[in-house]
Amino acid sequence: MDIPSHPNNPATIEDVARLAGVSIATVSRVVNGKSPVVPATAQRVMDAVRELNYVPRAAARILASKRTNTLGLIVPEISGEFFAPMLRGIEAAAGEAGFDLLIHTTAYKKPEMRRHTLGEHNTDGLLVFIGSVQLAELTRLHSIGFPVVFLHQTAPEGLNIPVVTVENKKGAALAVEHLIETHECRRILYLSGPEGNEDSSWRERGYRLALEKHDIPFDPALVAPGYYSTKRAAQTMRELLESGLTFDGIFSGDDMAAVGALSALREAGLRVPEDIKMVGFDDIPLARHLTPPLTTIHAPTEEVGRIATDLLVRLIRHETVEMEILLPTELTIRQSCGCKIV
Amino acid sequence: MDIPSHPNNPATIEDVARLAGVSIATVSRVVNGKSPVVPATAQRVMDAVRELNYVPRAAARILASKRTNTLGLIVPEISGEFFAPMLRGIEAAAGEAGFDLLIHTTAYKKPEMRRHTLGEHNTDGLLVFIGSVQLAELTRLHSIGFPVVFLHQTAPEGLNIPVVTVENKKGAALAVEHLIETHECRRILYLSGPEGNEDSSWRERGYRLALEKHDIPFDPALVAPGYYSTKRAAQTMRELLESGLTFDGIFSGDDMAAVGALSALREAGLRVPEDIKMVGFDDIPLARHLTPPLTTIHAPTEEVGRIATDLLVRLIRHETVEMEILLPTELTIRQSCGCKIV
DNA sequence: TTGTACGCGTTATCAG
DNA sequence: CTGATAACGCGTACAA
Repeated sequence: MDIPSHPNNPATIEDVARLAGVSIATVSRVVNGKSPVVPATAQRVMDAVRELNYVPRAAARILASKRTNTLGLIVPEISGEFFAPMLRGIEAAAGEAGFDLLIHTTAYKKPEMRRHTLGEHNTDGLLVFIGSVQLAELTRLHSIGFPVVFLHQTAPEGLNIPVVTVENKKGAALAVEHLIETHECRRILYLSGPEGNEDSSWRERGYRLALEKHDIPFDPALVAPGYYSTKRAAQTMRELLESGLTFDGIFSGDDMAAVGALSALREAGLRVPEDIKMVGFDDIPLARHLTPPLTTIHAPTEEVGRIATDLLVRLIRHETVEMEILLPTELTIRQSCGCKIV
Repeated sequence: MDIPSHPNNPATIEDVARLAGVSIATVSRVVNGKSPVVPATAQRVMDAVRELNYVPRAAARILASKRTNTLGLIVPEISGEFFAPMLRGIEAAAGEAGFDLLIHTTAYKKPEMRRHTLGEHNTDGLLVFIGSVQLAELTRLHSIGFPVVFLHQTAPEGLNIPVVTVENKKGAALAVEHLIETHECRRILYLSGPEGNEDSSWRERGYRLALEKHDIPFDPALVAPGYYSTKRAAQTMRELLESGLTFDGIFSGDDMAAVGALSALREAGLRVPEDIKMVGFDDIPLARHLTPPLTTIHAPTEEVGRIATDLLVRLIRHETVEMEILLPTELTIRQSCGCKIV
């Protein structure tokens, strides 16, 4: 009896117009702050809005304006530690630009459910993380001029889609060189990412480059799959250890795999860094809290998200954008490599 | 010249109707599979759909049907390790029920940006994680009969909103009793969650209950804030250690804080479990990979997400639902408590 | 500066 | 089983 709320009939623009004694066009104007309105009437409208608790129906807005004001994000899965910072960057940038975010993860869904859930009918543009959208769908989107930006993946042949990623090769080389130069490692294991993962193949090139530079022959036996997964990397390490393979250093393709490797090494009674030196990649928030604290290549993951989002927004606004942005990586020394922290 | 795609004019229901030689009503029927249509004409429609690459505009659908087919999820932040499993459960359940998911995180946004982004105008129901929505907004939603389900938080006084959570108190008691009975701890530190966090206060009750049961007096000095944050828990531990407080066991309110505590303890030269025994809560995927592997209370986090989503969907369909679901927790013994693993 | 009227693409209702 | 046609709520030329 106190608050004039209309339980099952949310106020519409017409209700507001009536209460304020103006036309719906005027209401629309003050709500969207577009064309000028006399302050006095604007105030009346705002009062009416407040009193009726009016919130514009998003659907009607989209239908009328042909814009969704929503960005789509497609990722394989929200892989805990790595993804959180990136999402933070994306959300922040999207919010600041006035866009909502529709997130779609492909890994949890059956293949037949993955089609068409995000596209031109419900978003103004798409952020696509490495390996999560079919080529056919991408080609279609591209052919209708739909804005797309890639995260950590360069565009397929023929599609000129902007990409934002990090200096994978350089970072990897940095990591491996540190192991070689400072800690005198000679047999360095590389824990790769999933099959065909682009980040991983760049990181492997960096690994090989560093080897070459120091005249260490490349040994294929020293490349093993870590899958960017703690669990699977641990499994791989167990098998490797059992096989009798010898190595004095590990460059893990990402920090999550490093966690698994650390775990398997400990189980086997091997000490890091005394027996085996290790360097990771990404610098997830957890890295500094591992035992030992993980020396790793810092990647500006939050920045990647933020910048990619900015790019997408500019694409949507028909501004010109860079086609490729490479963010710098750098070596962050902690203890797993054998360096002493004072 | 080969594929009949209309670059900038996505096909509408009318285009399909025209090509198939039927009315738009029939197209709608076929697309939505509602009322029966003669197989022959249905086939013609489907062919037309495929040929024109027709996808119904979500906005138009929502506007006409008054249903969004979207679930809203509001969380403070996507806190890496803990949240990933819950999200997996939510996404799976939402997908199976045919709903999209709109995710909104409050922690990354300025307070004034947090209002009204998710509500009755763009979702059919809301999943609200502990402490992320203002009471006023909740009251409003409740007053208009909008479906809401709480995750890890009971409803405020007067709002009968269903809640799904885990056996916090029982789990906490289990953890502390293990420390007391099996490992003879007498001075057990409790690392609490954020101020006012409901999970945390239940866990503290479990902690106290276990103490009481074994005639150990409660010492307020042994309750310190871990904030459910690795970083902040580490900071707290450093301060505690410096202050000279003594304790022989730690019950960490959640595993993320346990990671931080472990880290600070190591820095200080203290060994776990030799010098200090530790038990966590949640059993995040990482727990088994810590050094030492973390003994913790397993909480079925993915199940919580799944069940809460089911509940919400049933609420939306006007079915009756349980008002409170408590999922069981259990002690998962690894090594941080001092147990020897064979 | 403000109001009128139309269009956005679907769903739902009601005849046929 | 199928076809007209009226909502759905808002943005926006265009007119006043």
